[in-house]
Amino acid sequence: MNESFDRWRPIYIQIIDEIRKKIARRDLHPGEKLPSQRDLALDYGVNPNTVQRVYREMETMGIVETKRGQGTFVVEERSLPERLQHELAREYLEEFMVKMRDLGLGEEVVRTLVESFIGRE
Amino acid sequence: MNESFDRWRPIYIQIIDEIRKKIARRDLHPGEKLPSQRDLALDYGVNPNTVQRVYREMETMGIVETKRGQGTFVVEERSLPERLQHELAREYLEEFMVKMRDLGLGEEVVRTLVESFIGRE
Amino acid sequence: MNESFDRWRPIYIQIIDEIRKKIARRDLHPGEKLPSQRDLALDYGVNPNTVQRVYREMETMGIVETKRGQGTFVVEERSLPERLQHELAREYLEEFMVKMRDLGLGEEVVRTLVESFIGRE
Amino acid sequence: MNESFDRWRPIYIQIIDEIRKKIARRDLHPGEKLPSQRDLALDYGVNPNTVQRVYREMETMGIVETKRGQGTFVVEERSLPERLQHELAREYLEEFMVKMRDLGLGEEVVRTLVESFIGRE
DNA sequence: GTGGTCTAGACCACA
DNA sequence: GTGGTCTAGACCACA
Repeated sequence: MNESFDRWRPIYIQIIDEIRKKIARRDLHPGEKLPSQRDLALDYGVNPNTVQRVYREMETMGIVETKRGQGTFVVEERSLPERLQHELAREYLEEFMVKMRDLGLGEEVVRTLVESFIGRE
Repeated sequence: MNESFDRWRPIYIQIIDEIRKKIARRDLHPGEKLPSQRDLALDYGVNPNTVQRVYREMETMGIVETKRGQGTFVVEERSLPERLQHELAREYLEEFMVKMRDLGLGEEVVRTLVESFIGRE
Repeated sequence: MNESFDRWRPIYIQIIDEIRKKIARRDLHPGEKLPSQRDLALDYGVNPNTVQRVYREMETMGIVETKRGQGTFVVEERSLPERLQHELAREYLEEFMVKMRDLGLGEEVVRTLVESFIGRE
Repeated sequence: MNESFDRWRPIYIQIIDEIRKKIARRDLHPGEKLPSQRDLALDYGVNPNTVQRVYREMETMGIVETKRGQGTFVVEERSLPERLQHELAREYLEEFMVKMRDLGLGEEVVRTLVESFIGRE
């Protein structure tokens, strides 16, 4: 689980995205307990305060809930994995489109490229 | 020009990509002189050896050529910008498709998403 | 400005309430700049991190906005003071009613007491 | 029974209020024996001297009486619970009205808020 | 054991 | 100068 992190994106954001991805991929389920703050901090080699920030932000995002003295859990919401899958897909798509535009490529070109990529396989 | 770099991708690769992008975007033209190794090292806040490696690799890739005593130049090749534009687009597209697949999304879904994204604007 | 704080309510919550009160009382206006994190920390005799948490939470609450490198400002929203005045009044009322209920006093008694209090003056 | 206390109100006052509340709520009755000074000190995690002061002040207030060698007792006065209930209610009401006034809210507004709160339930 | 709060302080990015 | 991130670590509350 121990990866290196980018420099330019805050570590806590990157950890949040890791967890969002796990839920979207159904590797982590609604209602499931997340590691304690201390454990996750050890896993990722970061300070427990950083993990606390991760969990707190995710609470605000409605992804996890914290039960005092018991731990932090993925919220009990059946549609959460699908929701996150959509959100992340959207984000990746947006990033991709921005990069293509930065390269000076218009939407028609992008569409064609995507079509040819899919058709090829 | 001073950006932060990832940790996991070698810095010299990242600098190469920056330069490839500049050419693809027509911010840098075939035949144009690149900054001296020393200057570019200062720009990016890296070791001059790193820049030397950047220029050497790009020479191998047929993107630049070094003229002893004069400096490093983008090769005189009219089609270079378009070529790099295509290569980079291809790379971005692969990255994107990998991420979507990792999310468990098939090609049909991706096609639909791209269509709706383009249609929307 | 330096007061002592309760023990049982987190300091950051108490500072937030102080600021909310100032806005509700029109001592602080929409668009006005708040002290820097460091300054407010000195004013209240707390750690700058605590003030940062205050400002971050208030950002989530839609009360302030932070402009990087410039500082933290009360949001530009004409109706904010009135909104906060209502929210705080609601909170005080709720607290009061809970205390009265805890004392075993029903709503009719409370109504009578309030009436007599107001009538008296 | 172990609660945290404010900082700005003397602890002995807070303990007195706790006991007054218990009598007002009929959790403690006229004639009933209070815990020994030592026991109450342990309950609240305070110094026995503090409890002694609590009992002494409450004696002055006519709420308890100390019988040498036997301990401290709530006074034998049928109307005491009702009396304390009224006194405390009065105190809470004043506090509440002060807070509302501080918020810039007049008595008419307070009346309306109270009415709507009661009506709602 | 688990999260919550808070301090102290380093270092960085934006302007 | 101002906020943003992160670490290290103390101490507390809830269960």
